[in-house]
Amino acid sequence: MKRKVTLKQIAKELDVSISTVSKSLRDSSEISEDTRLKVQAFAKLYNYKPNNIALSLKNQRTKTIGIIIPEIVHHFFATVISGIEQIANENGYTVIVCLSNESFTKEVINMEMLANGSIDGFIISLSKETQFKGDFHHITEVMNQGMPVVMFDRITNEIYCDKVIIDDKHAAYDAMQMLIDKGKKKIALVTTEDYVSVGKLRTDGYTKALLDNDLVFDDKLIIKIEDIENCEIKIGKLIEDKAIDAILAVNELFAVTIIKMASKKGLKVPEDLSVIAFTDGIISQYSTPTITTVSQNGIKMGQKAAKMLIERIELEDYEDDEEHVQHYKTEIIETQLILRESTN
Amino acid sequence: MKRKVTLKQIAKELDVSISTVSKSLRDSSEISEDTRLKVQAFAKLYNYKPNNIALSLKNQRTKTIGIIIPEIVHHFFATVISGIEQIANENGYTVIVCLSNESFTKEVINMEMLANGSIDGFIISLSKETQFKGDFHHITEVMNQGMPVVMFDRITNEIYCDKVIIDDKHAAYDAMQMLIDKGKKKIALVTTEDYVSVGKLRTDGYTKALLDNDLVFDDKLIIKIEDIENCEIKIGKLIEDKAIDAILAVNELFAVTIIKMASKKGLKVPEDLSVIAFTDGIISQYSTPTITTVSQNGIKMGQKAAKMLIERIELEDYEDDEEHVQHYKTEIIETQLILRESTN
DNA sequence: TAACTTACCGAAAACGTTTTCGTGTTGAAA
DNA sequence: TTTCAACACGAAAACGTTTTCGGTAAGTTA
Repeated sequence: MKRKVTLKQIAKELDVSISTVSKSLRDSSEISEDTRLKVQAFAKLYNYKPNNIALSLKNQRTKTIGIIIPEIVHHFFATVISGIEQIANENGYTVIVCLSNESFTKEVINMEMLANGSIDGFIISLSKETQFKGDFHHITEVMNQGMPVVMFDRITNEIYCDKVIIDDKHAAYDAMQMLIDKGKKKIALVTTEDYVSVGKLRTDGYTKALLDNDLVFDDKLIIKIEDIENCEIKIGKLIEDKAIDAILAVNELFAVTIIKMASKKGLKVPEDLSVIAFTDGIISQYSTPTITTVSQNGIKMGQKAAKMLIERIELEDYEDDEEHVQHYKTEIIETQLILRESTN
Repeated sequence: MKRKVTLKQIAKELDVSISTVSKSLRDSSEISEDTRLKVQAFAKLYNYKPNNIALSLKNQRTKTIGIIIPEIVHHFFATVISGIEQIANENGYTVIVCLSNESFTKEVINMEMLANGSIDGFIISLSKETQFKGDFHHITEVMNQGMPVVMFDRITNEIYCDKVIIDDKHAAYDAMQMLIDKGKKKIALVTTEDYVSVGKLRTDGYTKALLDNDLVFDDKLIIKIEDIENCEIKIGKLIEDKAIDAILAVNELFAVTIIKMASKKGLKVPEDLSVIAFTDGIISQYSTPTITTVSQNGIKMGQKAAKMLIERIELEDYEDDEEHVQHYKTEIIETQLILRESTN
C-alpha cells in the first residue's frame, strides 16, 4: 500500500533539493549528468509520474473536456461521445461526461460543478427542458468566464459560440424529395414537439419540399409525439385513416413503431407504405425490413466538436489581448441518405 | 472576459487576509458578524465558487470516478455508465470516461493517465485483448498504490477486488431449462470466443443444462463467432444443416441475425425455431418478432458498482491502519428472463 | 593575485485552498 | 494597576508541481 511517490520524497531520499529532482527529470542542462542519471534511475525505479492535479493547478489547464448531454443510453449521443473521446485522447485530453437527463436544473448544476476549474471547455447538447424554457444564462455565464463552449445538435441561436450541427432542414428536404421522386403523393411526418430545435428544422424541410413540389400541405398529416410510450395509438390512427403513401419519421424508434403498426393493420412496407427515418442507428440496420435512414454521422460530429474545442482552448494561450476578434464558426456535418428495404 | 474570482482577489479588494475570507465563507465563528456578512455579500456578488482543482490538491481527493470500458456505442455499456453516473452524481462525484476500444494498450495507457491523481477510484470492464492476454499488471499496480478498483461484467479471477457481475452460468442455465421445458431437444449455442469471460460462463451454463436434462451434448451445435461481419454464413449453415429446435445466443446481434437467416431459409420464429438472446437491449424490443432475452440490468450493475466504489473510497479516510482487513465482495446482479415473441 | 566565467544546485514563488497557530486589542476581574 | 480571557484577525504551512533567480565553488583569464 505504498502511496504514489512525489518529488519531495525523491529529493529527501537522494539528499538533493526538489528543484534538482524536477529539473533532472525534465532533462535540464542545468544539472550535471551524474545527478541527472541518478535521479532518473531512482524515479524510474519507484515509477514516478507527476501528479496531474498539481500540474493542473500550476498550469491553470486541466487537459480535460466536459461533455454535457441529455442521455447516454441513446445511439446517437453514444457515437458522438465516441468521436469526442477519440480526438480528445489523441490530443492528450480526457473527457468528463455529465448527463442532464433532459432536465434544465441538472444541466445547470452539472455546468456549475465543472466550471469551477475542473475542465478547460464544454461540449454540450441542450436538454429538452432547456430548449423549452429558452433559458441559457448558464451557458453565457461560463462563456463570460472565458471558458470555451461548443454546442452540437441541440443548439440555440441565442448563444453565439462554436457549433456543429447537421443541416436538418436540408436533410429532411432531401429525404422528402426522394420520396416524391418515387411518386409518393401523400406523405406524413412523425415528429417531436416544436421546442426541440432539430424537430422544428426537420418539419421546416418537410414543409418546404411539399410546397416546392406543388403538393398539398395538410397539417393533419403531421403528428407530434411527446413520449414514446403511448405513441402507438396515434400512429395507428394516422396510417389507418389517412391513406398515406409514405412517412418521414424524425427518429428510428418512431419508424420502427410505424412499421410494426402498419404490419398490424395489414399494410406492407415498402409496398404499401414507404418509411424513412432520421438517425441511422442499430435498429435501422437490424429491423425487418431494414430502414432507409438519414444518417447523422455522430462520430464525425463528435470529432469535429472536439477539434473545434481543443483548437479554441489552445488558442487562448496566445490570445492575451482581449480585443482579439472572436470569430465563432458553425460547422455542418453532411448527412447521407442510406437506402434500405423500407423504401422502394 | 473576467476570469473566475479567487479568495486572494476578494481579500485584496476588501483589504483583509485570505484566511479571513475563507473562514467567513465557511461561517467560522472566529470571524465577527460584520466582516463575515461583508465578505459573503461580496463573494455572492462576484459569484465566487471554490476552485475544484485547488481543493483536490489540498484534500488529496478529487471526487471523481474513472470508468474504463471497451466501447460506448453499445447498449449495455451505455446503461452501466448511466447507472454509475446517477449514483456518482447523488454523492457529489463526477465521472471520467475512457474507452479502451478492446485494446490492451489503450486500456493500460488510460489507466496510467488517470492514476496520477486525477481520480479517486476505478470502475472497469476488461477489454477483449486484455482477457485474451491475461495480463493484468496495470490493475494490480494501481491497486498497490491504494486506489480502489471495482470490476464489472468482464472480470478476471486473477485479481482480488470488488466485483459486480451477473451469474452468467446460472442465467444461461435458466434460459436453457425454459427451452427444454417447452420440449426443445436440439438446442444450439451461438457464442463468442472462450477468452471473453462471459462467453465462457454462458457456455458452461448451456452445457450443464443439457447434461442435467439427459440431452446429448454435441459440440457441432456450438458455434463461436469472432466478428459480427462474416457470421451470416456460419449461422446459415447451422440452421440449415442441423435441424435445430432452438438457439441460445450470447447477444442481441447474433440473435437478430439468426432470425434474419432463419426467415431467409424459410423457417419461422418461433414456430420452427425458438430464439433466446442475452443482453436485453433496444434491438430485442423492436425487432420483429420481438426477442425473448436474458436481461442484464446494466443500470443496476452501474449503480451497484458505483456504490461499492464510493463506499470503498470513503472508507479509506478512516482506515489509516494498514493492517485493517480488506474484505472484497463480489455482487451478483439478478437476471430476468423476459418472454417475448421469439419463443413459444 | 584579482576578476570573471562557467557549472551546478537550492531557495522561493506561484497556482487556490483550508486550517493551525500565533498575536494584538479590548474589556473585565482581581 | 496588573492579569487574564475573549475576540478578531493574519501568517504560514500544506497539497505537488515548475521555473526564475540567486549563490557558491571551481576553473580561467588578465
